[in-house]
Amino acid sequence: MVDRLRDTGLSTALPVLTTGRHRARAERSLMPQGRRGAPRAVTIADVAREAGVSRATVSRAINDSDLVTAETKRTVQEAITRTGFVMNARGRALATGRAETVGVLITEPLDELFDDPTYGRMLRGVAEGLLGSGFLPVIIQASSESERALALRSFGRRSVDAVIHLTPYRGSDLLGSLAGAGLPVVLCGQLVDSPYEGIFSTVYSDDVRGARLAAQRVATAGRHQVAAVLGPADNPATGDRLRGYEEVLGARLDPARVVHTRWDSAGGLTTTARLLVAHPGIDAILAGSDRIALGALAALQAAGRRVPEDVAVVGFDDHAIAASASPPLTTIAQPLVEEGRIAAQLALEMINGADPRTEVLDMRLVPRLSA
Amino acid sequence: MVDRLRDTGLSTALPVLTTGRHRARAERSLMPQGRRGAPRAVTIADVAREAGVSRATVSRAINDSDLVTAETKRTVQEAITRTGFVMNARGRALATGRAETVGVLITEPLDELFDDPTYGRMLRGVAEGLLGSGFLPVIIQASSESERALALRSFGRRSVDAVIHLTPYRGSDLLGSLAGAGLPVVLCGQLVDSPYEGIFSTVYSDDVRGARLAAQRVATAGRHQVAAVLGPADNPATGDRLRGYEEVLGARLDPARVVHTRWDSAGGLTTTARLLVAHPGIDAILAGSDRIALGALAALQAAGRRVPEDVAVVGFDDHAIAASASPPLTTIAQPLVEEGRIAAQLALEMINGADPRTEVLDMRLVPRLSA
DNA sequence: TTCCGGAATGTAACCGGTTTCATTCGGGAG
DNA sequence: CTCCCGAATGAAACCGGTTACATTCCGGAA
Repeated sequence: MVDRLRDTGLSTALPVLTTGRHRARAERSLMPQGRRGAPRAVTIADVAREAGVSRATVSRAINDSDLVTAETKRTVQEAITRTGFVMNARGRALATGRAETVGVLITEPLDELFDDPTYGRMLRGVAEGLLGSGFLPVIIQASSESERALALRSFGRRSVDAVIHLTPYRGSDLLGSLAGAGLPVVLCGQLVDSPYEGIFSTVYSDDVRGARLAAQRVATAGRHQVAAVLGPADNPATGDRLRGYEEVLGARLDPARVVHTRWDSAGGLTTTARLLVAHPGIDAILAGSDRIALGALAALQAAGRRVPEDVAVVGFDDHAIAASASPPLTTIAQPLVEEGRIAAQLALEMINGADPRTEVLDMRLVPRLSA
Repeated sequence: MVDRLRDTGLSTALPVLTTGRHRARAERSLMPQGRRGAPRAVTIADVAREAGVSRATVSRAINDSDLVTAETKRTVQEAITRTGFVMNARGRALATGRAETVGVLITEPLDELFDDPTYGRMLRGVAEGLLGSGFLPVIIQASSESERALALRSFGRRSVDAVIHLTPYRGSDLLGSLAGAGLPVVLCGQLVDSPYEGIFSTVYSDDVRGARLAAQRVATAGRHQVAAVLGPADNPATGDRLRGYEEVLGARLDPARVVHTRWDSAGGLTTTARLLVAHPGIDAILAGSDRIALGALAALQAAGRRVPEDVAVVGFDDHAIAASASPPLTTIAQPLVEEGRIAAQLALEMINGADPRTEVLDMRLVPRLSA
């Protein structure tokens, strides 16, 4: 146990020098400044002494209580600037029972989503949303089972005041544990219907409405033989998107032209190629993701179809690759930063005692050249 | 030692919820009584009572001190399980002077780097690196001046035990303030030479060596009229990369064929187009970023040059767009996750009293089809 | 047997704030 | 001139841990 010097203590003091705490106390009562070298942290006691009032009054003055005269507040304020006092967050947290942090729970499955900017953007939103509040976001990554247990323990400890869960899986068992943890929880990025209504706050972008936007784009362009190259069928977003397509297109989207594949561009390529053979008349493709769309573009090019003249293509996600595809990909953007920001807001609300509520955001059509 | 501490809690058990209990006085021996019916957290006092020992002994048992009998430890352990005790991080933090958090400082300029996965990956690395340690990463975003002041105050408060600064700007005034904050600081992603040697730990990927890899790729392919389309001249990475190119290529890289432009693909396109007019004989282009490279590809295609037959192109960064460019872009990858992981490691080292040190990582050539 | 020393545990003083409750003080009502 | 009341402040008890110092209890040496 090579536990080095504590940051606040008399850092350079050897055991020999510290003959009992009386010495330390005597020293402390003399000057707010520590000894040579590492200065001791300034506490409200120092400020109180400097201002000639009690610790309680200093605390009240700092928290702007109306029990304190404006006069006294000024005196305290001056003492604070003179001593260079900075509040110790730990002491405050202990006394108030608040940690002044919000946990951001990420249970990324570590798969190929690796360089997906999704989490980064959401995180940025959360950070922004928390900015003025005094609460700080702490990242809690829980990919494996053991990490998950660790995270839950951390919540049990109340080391965070609320949890924002980024893109939870529907029906995850984690949700049950979270519900039992007894602290505010916000689900961000996915609608989790199920039995958690009224327990969690939720913010998500409406995949159905986003899909409608995509469908409307090709519908108003007069396309009649539309195909959908979706992601895996077991993914909840896939179902929502398909529903949106169907609502708008009706008969124009023949179920025979609805296929599923992996999220990546290789999946998009082979599946689209096969689809083109089976249904040569296709004049529009709604892709389940931008990467699938990219594969579709390649398949179309290989098949000699021009985009968008012969076939329109709409992606999903507004991935970084969409803007630089050729032709640049028309796609549907999810307001990730906004989601994060609102998640933060919901978390703060719940910390202050508000009831959970759900916020639904609109996706946005990003028109480029492919449709 | 930290590991041992973590093992003391309940693995996956949630804190006992004592909601809805009526106030019976007798139960007090086992369950702590909350005021006003709200369930009170279980503290070591409760465990001590349950185990029939003092709070001090419980604390020592939890921390696996060798002052406690194995027998007693077992008793305490049982009491912990029975009561469902979970350590309160705040009390511990106050007593030990540690917050058990590491601040991750991001001073992103909010510009077009917006959907850059860089920060996300680094963050993931940091989170991974901190995972077993019991320390949690807290995000501290400081884009504006006021946010910056806020962040510094937060550091002054010692609400974090160390700071990891992601991709700091060289010569930023923030660095000075950080140096004065008197807590461990790790700079991650950029080499900041200057006067901070021996004060900060640093981890970065060597741009010069990465550039050498790119240059070697085209050199061994027998290219003799190499051009460099770099990013803005005032960017420190630009200088490093150019240096690496020059070291390897010497006369093959005529200074007349070295140009600067913006980081984006539009910049790459126009600049490359102009370059091709002035120097038609160019047979290789080293781009300062993948997006610049993408623009270069477009310019080459417009000029009727084949890639890689006529002109080889090497990018930089291994951005998401690189793999899906046509042809797929050969590029240089920076080990972002690894950087984050090592930054976390360095931070932990310094928290435990180690001296600052610098770790240099190697970039990696990602061979694809463009060169 | 007595004394000494070390091991195991208990006691209480911290850490740095907040908050309850008591106390002081000034002033208007009686 | 008292008395009472509310406003401003101080004293002290927390919050939930850690740890220096005191105490107890034990076996072995003198």
